[in-house]
Amino acid sequence: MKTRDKILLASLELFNGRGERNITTNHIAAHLAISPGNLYYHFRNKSDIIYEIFLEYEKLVDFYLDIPEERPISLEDLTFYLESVFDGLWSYRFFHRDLEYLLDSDRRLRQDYREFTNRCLDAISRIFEKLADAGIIQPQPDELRSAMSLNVWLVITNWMAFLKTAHALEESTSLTLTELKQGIYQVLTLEIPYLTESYREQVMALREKYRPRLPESVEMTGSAGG
Amino acid sequence: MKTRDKILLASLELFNGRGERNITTNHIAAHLAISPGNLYYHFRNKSDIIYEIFLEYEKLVDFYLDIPEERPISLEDLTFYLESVFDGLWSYRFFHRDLEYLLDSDRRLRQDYREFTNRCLDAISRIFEKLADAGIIQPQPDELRSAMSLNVWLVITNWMAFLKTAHALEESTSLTLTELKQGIYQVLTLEIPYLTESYREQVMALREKYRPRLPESVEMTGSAGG
DNA sequence: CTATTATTAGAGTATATACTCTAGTGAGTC
DNA sequence: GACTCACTAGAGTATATACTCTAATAATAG
Repeated sequence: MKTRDKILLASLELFNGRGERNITTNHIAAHLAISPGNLYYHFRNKSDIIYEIFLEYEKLVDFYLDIPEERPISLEDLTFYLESVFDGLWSYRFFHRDLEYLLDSDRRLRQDYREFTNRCLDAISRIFEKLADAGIIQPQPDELRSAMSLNVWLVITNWMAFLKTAHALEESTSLTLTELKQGIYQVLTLEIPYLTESYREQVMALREKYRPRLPESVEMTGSAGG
Repeated sequence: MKTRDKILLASLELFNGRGERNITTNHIAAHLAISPGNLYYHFRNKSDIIYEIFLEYEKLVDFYLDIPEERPISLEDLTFYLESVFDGLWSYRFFHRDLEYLLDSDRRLRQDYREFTNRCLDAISRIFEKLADAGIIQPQPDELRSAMSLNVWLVITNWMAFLKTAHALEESTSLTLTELKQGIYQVLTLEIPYLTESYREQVMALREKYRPRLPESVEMTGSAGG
């Protein structure tokens, strides 16, 4: 593998593991056992590394969220969309963590991310539309559909932060992909009231699959013995 | 005003304005025209400053979210809760921005914040319960109510980040409290399907008040002509 | 006044951070 | 062998960051 690609891969790994803020270019170089100079031969600066990683992320999500225009969508499609989006979120999880700082430091990234967000919101909205076409949910007026799409987006993008901050586990215990996907449970919760009678049971069963196994994950001051 | 309080106030102001990550203790001291040594006489380190600011924030929100046990709650109460929570979020808006890093750097803060989150979730859940008691929304089974409360929390705490990142405006144009409160529109969107017939119109009218005035705020690549 | 305590200034420090500069190496080409 | 060119090493640098130290000043108590 080319050094350039190794740098991108190692950066992503380190960023995901310890947060972009805690990882310096020297860390990345040391992790790969290359010199800082070598790293800076391949990338002008840290921002450029992050930007390229974002482009990968963007490409991945855009690929997943390519909603077919002709054919109707099914419950399987919905499952695929949700699973894929959370997979993407997991693979590039450092990104949303320091999002505001990253966007403040890089104009290109800021602009691209804004467009990316809007594409995602459109995709979510189209999914709602097609779910209604397929008779899975009741059709909604445009305005409600956009507001709901936005709520879905907020839940999806904030789910990981919630887990990491409100989680009962200590910092050492890292998150698992399974826990992350409990976000799907939350997203499906948003759709419950709009389900049609004919699909209600199926969707509720799907949702049940993602239900948090250990309720203690959001446990409070609760009994220590638990 | 005592130097100690001035430090807390200036820190909050600077953190809110430019992000905790971009503000050093030296910045804070310079802003107040005091010496770094003076600052460190009053606070052991930067974390301690942040921790004390969090305690204020916590106190404020706990005060607002003190749900009365005896009397039923009204729509006015709901409005008050929403307005207050977003006011709090606004006043301490730096906090959620760098949340993960802050919690990673300070165990006390991590623990306290976790409990704080759980108290908030409980409060939201109790509000739902009492809204149902008051006949404003339909009663929900416990499990659905917790999942919905969590969604409300996710929307509330992520709303600001969304505005700052997806906003069409440039970085220089700062957020206004009015824009922030459009988050109330999003929260009320979550409740729409559960409204009772007798209150539907009133709540929809309330929601309308917070509707984003300029739809361009979430505008996409849309027609340049506007 | 004297002694004590709270507060402040301001220079200083160890470390980190993002990044630069010079000097190469090794594979291929003519 | 001379030359190019992608790639790499490693020491070095300017600046920033969080924080410390010493000494001085203001406030207060006896």
